[in-house]
Amino acid sequence: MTRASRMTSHDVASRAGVSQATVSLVLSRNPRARIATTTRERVLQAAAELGYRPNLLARGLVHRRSFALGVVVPSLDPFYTDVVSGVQRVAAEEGYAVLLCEAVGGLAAQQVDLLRGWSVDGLIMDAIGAASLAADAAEGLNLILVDEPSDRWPWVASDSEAAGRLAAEHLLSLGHREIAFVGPATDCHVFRMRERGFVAELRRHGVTLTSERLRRVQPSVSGGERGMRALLSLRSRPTAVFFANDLMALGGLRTSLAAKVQVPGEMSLMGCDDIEMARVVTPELSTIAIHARELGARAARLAIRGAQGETVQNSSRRLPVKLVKRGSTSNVRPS
Amino acid sequence: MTRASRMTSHDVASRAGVSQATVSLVLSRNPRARIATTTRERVLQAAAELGYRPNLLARGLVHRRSFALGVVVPSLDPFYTDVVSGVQRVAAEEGYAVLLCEAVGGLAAQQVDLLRGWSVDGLIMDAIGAASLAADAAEGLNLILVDEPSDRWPWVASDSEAAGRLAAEHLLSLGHREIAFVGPATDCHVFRMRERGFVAELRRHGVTLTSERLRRVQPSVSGGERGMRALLSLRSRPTAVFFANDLMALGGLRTSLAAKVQVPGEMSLMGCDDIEMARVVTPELSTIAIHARELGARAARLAIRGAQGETVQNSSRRLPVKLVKRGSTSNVRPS
DNA sequence: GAAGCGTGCTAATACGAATTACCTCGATGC
DNA sequence: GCATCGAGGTAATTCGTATTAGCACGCTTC
Repeated sequence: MTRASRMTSHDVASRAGVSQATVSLVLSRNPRARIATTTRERVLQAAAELGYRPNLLARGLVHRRSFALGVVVPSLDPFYTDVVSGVQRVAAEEGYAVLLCEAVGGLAAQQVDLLRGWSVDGLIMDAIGAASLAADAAEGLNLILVDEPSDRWPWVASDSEAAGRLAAEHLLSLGHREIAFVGPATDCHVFRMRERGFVAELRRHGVTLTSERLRRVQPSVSGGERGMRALLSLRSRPTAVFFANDLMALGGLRTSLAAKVQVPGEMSLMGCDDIEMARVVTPELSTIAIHARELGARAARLAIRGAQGETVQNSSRRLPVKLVKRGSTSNVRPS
Repeated sequence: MTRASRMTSHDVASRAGVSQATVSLVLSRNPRARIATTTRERVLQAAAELGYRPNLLARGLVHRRSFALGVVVPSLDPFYTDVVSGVQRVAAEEGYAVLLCEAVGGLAAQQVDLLRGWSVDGLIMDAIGAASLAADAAEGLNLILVDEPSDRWPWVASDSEAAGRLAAEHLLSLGHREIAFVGPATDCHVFRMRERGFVAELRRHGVTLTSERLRRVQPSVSGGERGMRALLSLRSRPTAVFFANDLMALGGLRTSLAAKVQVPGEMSLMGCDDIEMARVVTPELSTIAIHARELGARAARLAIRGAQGETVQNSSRRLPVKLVKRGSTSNVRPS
C-alpha cells in the first residue's frame, strides 16, 4: 500500500513467498502454466496489496513488441482529431497505448524513426506521410494507411468516389446545373477520388465543369475563402458549390455571407467529412459523412490484428459514406 | 542497409570491431567517456550503415525513465486538441514521445495506471482527471496540472479571472448594462474563476447579474444553445451574453441566428478560449484568447524539467490572456 | 520397493542498452 | 629499470519481465 511505484514482480514474489517466475506465470495467465489455486490467490493478493503494476518497458523488451500503437498525423485538424479519437478508443479497449506524433513539416520520417525505437506494434499514418518515408524506412513495420488504398500495406479508407457522387446527386436533385468544385492542389488520393466521383456524376447528367468553375486551393478554411471569392467574381456565377472538405466549405460559407450572398437562397454549398463544426455554423453545412472516428477505430483493429500475427493484407474494405442534408443546400431558385 | 529494424548495439559493435560498451559510450555522447576519434568515427559509420536505432524500451528500462510524456485529456475537444498539439511540439523538439489517453468516462485512473506502467517521465492532465485519482495513485508521479493551480503539483494555467474581467470590461465599454452569463454546472476551477472575474468586474461598475441571467448548462455547443434559448425567452432580454467557453458561445450564436436575433445588432455574444472555429463562424466570435497551445507547450517543458530532476514546484505562473474583439460584439444600440 | 508419472514450482537465461570497475599498454619520472 | 600514470578500451552487471528446462515430491503400478 506504500509507494505503488517501483514495485517489481520480485517484491510481489517475496511477499507471497514464491519465486518471481511464479508471479509472472500467475499474472500473465499463461494457459499452459499449472498453478495451484491457493498459490495463485496468494500471489494475486500480494500484488493487490503492493499495488503492483508490471513494467511495460521490460515486458516489451522481452516480447519484442510494446503493446503500443503509433499514430502519425499531418496535423491535429478536425478530421485527424476524429481519427485519433477512434484509434484511441479501440486501443484503450484492447489495453494498448497510443503514441501520437504530429508531423508538421514533412518530418514524418523522423517521427517514424522515433516510433520504431519504441517497437510500436502498429503504425497508423496518412498516405502523404507514408510516401515521404525512405524506401526501407517502413521495412518490417506493421503500417496501416488511412484513407488511401495501397497494395503494399493494409489500409482503411472511405469510399471517396461515392462521396463525390453523392454530393453531385444531391445538388443535381435540387435542380442545380450551374455547379462548381473547389478542391486542393495536393495530389492526394482521397481528394482525387472525391473530385472524380463528383465530376463523373455531373457528366452523367450532362453537366460539365468548366475550368473557371474548378478552383484549386489549399485544403483549409482560408483556401475555401479564396476559392469562393474567385467563384463569386465570375461573370456567370454558379448556383451551387461542392468543396472537397468541410474546412474549405466553411471558408466558402464565410465568404459568401460576408459578400451578402444568401446561403442557400442564392448559393448552395456542400462540404465533405462531416466534422463537428459543420453542425454548428449557420446555416448548418450539408456534407458527406466520412465517419472519421470509425476509420480510426478500424485502423486500430487492423493494426492490432496485424501485430498478433494475422495477415490482414487485403482484408481492407471501403467504408460507406452518407449524405447529410442540412441547411446550406436548397432547390435552385426559379430565375 | 538491409533491415533497419532488429539492429542492436551488438551488431554495430561487431561491424565496427569494438565492444558493445564502446558503441553505447559513443552514441550516448557520455562526456566522461574517453574515446579515440578514430574509434568514434568507425562506430558512427557502422551505425549509419546498418541504420541502427537504439531500442528505447531497453534504454528506458536501464534509466528507469522512458523519455515519454503522458497526456490524459477528458476528450479531444478543440481546447484540449490545442493543448495536446502544444505538448507534442515541445516533446518532438526535445526528443520525447507522447502517449495520449482520452479518459472518456471517468476512467482517468485506469489510463494513469497504464501510463505508469510505461514509466512516463511526466504526466500532463486536467484537474478533473487528477481529482479522480486514488489518493496514492499519483505517488511518485511527475504530474503537471493543466489549467488548475494546486499546491500539491506544479501546474500551468491561464489567468482565468482576468479572462472573465476582460470580457466584462469589453461588454461594459460597449455600453452594455443588461448582461447575462452562461457557464457550466461542473465545479471546475477555470470556469469558476472566469465567472468570478466576470461577475466582480460587473459589480465594480454597478451591474449585477440577476439569477435568471445566470444560466448553468453543459459546457458544450448544445449546452450553449439551451442557455441561450432560456435567455431569449426572458421578459427582459439582456443585450449581451458572456459564455464561459467558445463551444457554448457557438451554440448561443446558432440559437440567436435561428431565432432571427441580430448578432451583434440586437445581441452581443462573447466566448472564451479562442478556438479555431471562433474565427470561422459568421459573425466571427469575440472571445478571450487563452493560448491553449502555449499552455500545452509550457506543461511539456515543466514536465521535462521535472523529469530531469529539477524541482519545478512553484515555478508556476499564470499565462496572460487577451481580448480578441471580432464581429459578435458591438455597441449597445440606442433604444 | 523400484520404476513411472504428473503436478507444482523454481533456477536460469534472454531481451538490448547503460554503466561501473578494471585491465592493458605505452609514455614518463627519477 | 621499476613504479606511476593516464588514455582507451572491455567484461560484467543491471534494469524488470517472460519463458524454458528441469527439479522435487507424492502417488500409482506391478
